[in-house]
Amino acid sequence: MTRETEGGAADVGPQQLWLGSDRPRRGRRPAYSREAITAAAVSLADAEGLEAVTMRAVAARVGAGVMSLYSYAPDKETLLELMVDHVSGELPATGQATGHWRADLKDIAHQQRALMLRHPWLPAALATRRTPGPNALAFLERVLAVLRPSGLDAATRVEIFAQLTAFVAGHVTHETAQDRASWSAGRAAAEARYLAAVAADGHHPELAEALAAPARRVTPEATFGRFLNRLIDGLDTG
Amino acid sequence: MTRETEGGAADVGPQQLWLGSDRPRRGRRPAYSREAITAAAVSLADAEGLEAVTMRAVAARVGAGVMSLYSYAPDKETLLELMVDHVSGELPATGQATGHWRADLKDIAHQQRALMLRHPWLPAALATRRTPGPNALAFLERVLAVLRPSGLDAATRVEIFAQLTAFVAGHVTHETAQDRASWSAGRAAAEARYLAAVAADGHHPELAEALAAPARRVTPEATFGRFLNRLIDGLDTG
DNA sequence: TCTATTCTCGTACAACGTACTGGAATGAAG
DNA sequence: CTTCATTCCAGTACGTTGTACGAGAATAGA
Repeated sequence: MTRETEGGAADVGPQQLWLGSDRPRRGRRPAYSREAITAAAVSLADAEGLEAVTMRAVAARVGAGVMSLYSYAPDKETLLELMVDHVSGELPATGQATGHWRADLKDIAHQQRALMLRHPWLPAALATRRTPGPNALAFLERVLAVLRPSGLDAATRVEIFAQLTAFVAGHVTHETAQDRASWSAGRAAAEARYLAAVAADGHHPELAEALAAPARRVTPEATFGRFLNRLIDGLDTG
Repeated sequence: MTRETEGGAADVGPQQLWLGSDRPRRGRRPAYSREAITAAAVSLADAEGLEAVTMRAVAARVGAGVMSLYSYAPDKETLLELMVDHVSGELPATGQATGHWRADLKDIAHQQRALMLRHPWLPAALATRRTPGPNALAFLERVLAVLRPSGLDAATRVEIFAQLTAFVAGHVTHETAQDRASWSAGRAAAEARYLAAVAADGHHPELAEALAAPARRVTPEATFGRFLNRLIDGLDTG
């Protein structure tokens, strides 16, 4: 058999992907790079949303043929994982562990939120993510270190990290959804009318009260901070 | 103009969808129903996952032509919303508010988790959901009532509901992902090897410790309960 | 019976992910 | 330099998706 069933990275498993294999000694030299392709996909998602990230669009942005991408990532889902780990690299890998683990953890959550606001597609992409890449692992390492003074066992610390990430992702999803609702004002108005109609039916007194309450004048940061405090100050060492 | 640009429900906004309009006095009688189509989509998702829910597959299950579905839902995303509200109807709409709001809230979270385990596609579907339907609103109403003794203002109670739902969804996603990993054992083993390799590189001492710790012998329910306690007992009235 | 209305659904199309494959580039071997 | 295995590039093509279009069937008021 003169030919393998595929070339490049297409045959590696989802984890071998991260264990970089060295360049082969023979054969044509790669014209692009996984890094460049990933960066193009990220900037595309930043600019036009996750649904704009198609193999064709990414290839066009890189200046490559569509099928060339498959030499660098075996499929689109893998490209998404690469994107996630790419932006995870923006998270500070080393930070001061002050010893006040609750405060440190809040800091970390704020960094995660900032990252997700910078890349609004990230929460959605995280939902289907499988294996953490090196940048995500470096960040995890830091979070585990920050949590060490808590006295919690290692497994629990990992779970807390996962839950914190999910929490932040959920919150940011909500935040950005509300933003989107306000610039497509027609939709928002229709939704408000619908909710008002439901509230007026007499069967939803609690909802009616919530809608009647004056909108609070707080920044999104403050709201996030309040929920974060509730979550983290509830974390118990027992 | 003898013809509107569309027929049936296709012209209603995403909220008018829920405000049922009565049957027109003229014209052909509908052969199916939104209810039946939604139920078919739900059972399909239950059996084969959310990605198996294609318009063609749903139509086949209903016994209708593909395009007939568009008389009952303007597009696929709307069908997803209908599915979400459909299963939301399985949540008990009336429950005993014991006055112990923390305990009641934990009960509610357990009910949500049970629902999501019964419909594993639900967390993913919730992520893109826009407007709550009548069943979701009835449930919200109940949660708000349960939270009344907490003294929190209405807006905060709504936010807590949203966060709790996101928390449960995140947790269940994790739970079912681990299940899936265990029946595609090859993947799981490869991932374990990858993580072990990373842990062995010396730069991830915390991760190494987490992996070295013996796997805890606890039920998923117990783990969920622990996290839930942390989250809810941290909720403060201040 | 006519006609306006409403629903059904076959056909068709654009966009997607990606399998296939032949050709171009490269480095080692002779 | 030539030869050749190896590796990568990318055009073409296929199957699947959501859904626009529009002709025909059913229904009810005139």
